[in-house]
Amino acid sequence: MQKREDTITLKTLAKELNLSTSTVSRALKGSHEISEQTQKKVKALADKLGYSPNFSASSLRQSKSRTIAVIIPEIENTFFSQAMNGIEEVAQKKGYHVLIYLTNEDFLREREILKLLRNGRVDGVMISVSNTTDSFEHLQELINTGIPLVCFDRVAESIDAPRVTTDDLSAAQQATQHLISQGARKIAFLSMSSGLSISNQRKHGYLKAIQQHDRNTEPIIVECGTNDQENRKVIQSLLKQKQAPDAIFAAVEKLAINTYEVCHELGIRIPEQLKVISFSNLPAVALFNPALSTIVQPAYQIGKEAGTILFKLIEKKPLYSSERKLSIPSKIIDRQSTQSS
Amino acid sequence: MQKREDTITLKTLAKELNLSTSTVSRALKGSHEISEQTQKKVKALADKLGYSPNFSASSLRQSKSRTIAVIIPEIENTFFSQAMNGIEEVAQKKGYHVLIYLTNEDFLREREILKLLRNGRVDGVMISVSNTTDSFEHLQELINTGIPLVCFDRVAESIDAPRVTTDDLSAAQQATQHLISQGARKIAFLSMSSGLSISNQRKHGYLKAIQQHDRNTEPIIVECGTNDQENRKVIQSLLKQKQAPDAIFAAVEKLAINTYEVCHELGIRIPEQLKVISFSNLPAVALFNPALSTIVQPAYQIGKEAGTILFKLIEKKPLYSSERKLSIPSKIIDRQSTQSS
DNA sequence: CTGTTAGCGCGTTCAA
DNA sequence: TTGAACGCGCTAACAG
Repeated sequence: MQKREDTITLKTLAKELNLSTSTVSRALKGSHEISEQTQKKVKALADKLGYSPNFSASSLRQSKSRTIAVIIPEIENTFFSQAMNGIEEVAQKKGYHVLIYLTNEDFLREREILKLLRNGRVDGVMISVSNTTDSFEHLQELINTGIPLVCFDRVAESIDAPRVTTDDLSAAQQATQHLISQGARKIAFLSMSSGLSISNQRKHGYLKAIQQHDRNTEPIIVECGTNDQENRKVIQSLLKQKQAPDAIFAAVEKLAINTYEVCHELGIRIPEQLKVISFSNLPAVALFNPALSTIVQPAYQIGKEAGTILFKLIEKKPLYSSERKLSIPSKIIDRQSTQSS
Repeated sequence: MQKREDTITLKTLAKELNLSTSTVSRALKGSHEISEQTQKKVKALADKLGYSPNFSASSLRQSKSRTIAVIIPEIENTFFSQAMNGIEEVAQKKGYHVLIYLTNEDFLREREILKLLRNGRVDGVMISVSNTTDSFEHLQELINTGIPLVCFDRVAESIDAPRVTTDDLSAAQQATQHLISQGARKIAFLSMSSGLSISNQRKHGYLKAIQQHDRNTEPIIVECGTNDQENRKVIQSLLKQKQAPDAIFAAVEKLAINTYEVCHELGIRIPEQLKVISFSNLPAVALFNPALSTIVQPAYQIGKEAGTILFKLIEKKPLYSSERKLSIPSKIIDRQSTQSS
């Protein structure tokens, strides 16, 4: 296996074959205006030398990078890794490359990334905004430069970009109804406070179900944060009080886990003393003690659909009107943690 | 907010300011040969118009893309998403962009990706090979083109590239010893069969511990595959036999989950009838029924270290000899599933 | 069917 | 301190 640091360009091939670079270029992409004989010769040599066209040069020339960017808050989260999987699959099929950016829920970082992407590095962008994002100008600026943008899951309401989400409101409503149907009467909603549309949707779904069932029931909304320690404290004092709730609906997986931890610590039995349900995409919840009932979001499909829509935009194909605001339903899976006694 | 489809280049700025493009270019990167006055003017306008240098053009010119590629088998796996997180963080600090590729354990896809990357699209590559990979020429070819490569976790033994792993052998040995110390005498090892070095390392660690304890003990090695259904069948027949093992050591998380499923189904009590330990990076195993003892790999650090080494290579800095084969220890966390009765 | 020419936008000579 | 000219490697328009 010989080493070679010298790069092989069209020129190399052309010189070797006594052809012009344009002929070689055309031959390689199977242009019909080149004789089969020449095509074969060229391709054979290219193959032999392991030629592959310089990326920067060809994308400079064609103002096309065959690359998209995906911006997400975190990757250590089953929802996002499943979505990423869907996106990557679509991109792979299209022959596109995928840049990944993690904001770690930092708005400034998010804005910086979007700025970096305005220079032709990518042909399109997909984003799920951070929970500290409270202004969407950076998204608008990107759109203004002519780069297609698709939002998914955590969308920007005020921006005119296609969005793919799940039915957070109705899923939350159904989850609450499920708790009620299992006998719960005092249901607390653990909310991950933020200005995100999905947070509000989920809270509204909860409220709607509560009021639908009994106009006089006082909803219990507990705002939590990102710190596990503090969340556990909050949940602890919630469960220790005299009139403690008989059910908890966690808006995000993290809070369900905190709830379990507190219950294990305090010796509260699930579901006898407390029923629990949560949004979560973690398959392993089926092995929890007890198995956790969940609202599962179609993360993989969301990623796939969002990707498909982005490529339509990139290829300037028309969008169905349904694709401008696409919602894919979540599924409720009831397990032990919400079983009636 | 006005729309503009026209891109802003050096030329735009130059024309506007009655300067040459070279002056503008130099001014923007704070060259000392440009007067402060001019610099200010130029930067102000660039900022105002939101100029950002065309990516393809500048990387063509400098033969530098400020981009790295990360190739992994899957992302829906805590180990890889944690590693990815570490990598992204290092890259972000360095001002680099990260391309992500998922092979889905497909060797052909892996080879194809590596071929795509030989054209100057990236300045460096990190890979954790697929479990169907049995030849490493595609890695060597990449190295031959002069692109730095770092392997992590699932490394290619025969390739001369820096590698970052964990101490699979000794961790597996310790895990087995732990089972023995908890009273287990008939320990089965569930292996994810493959030609991967880490698979062998783990198996060897298991064997070493078994033989160390008692030369006459017959090891029980059960080869499993990727299909959950079949794995469960295999485990079922293993546990149903007369002389069933009293402990299971799962080489990967998936197999521990299959084991739990089977035990729940057959009513086998963990840890009383069967102790279980597994390699796994899933934090939620602490909530399993019962809490699962695990060997936790330092995924995040592996990603971070591998990234750091790759950037040294890219920047042609010298490597410490320890960095050519770096091993970061795993930690055993013992929970209920391995408690002695 | 093939070659010549030109230019994508940038950064780096060399010259003034 | 600034400008003119060149070329990175590729592709597309225009000839022949």
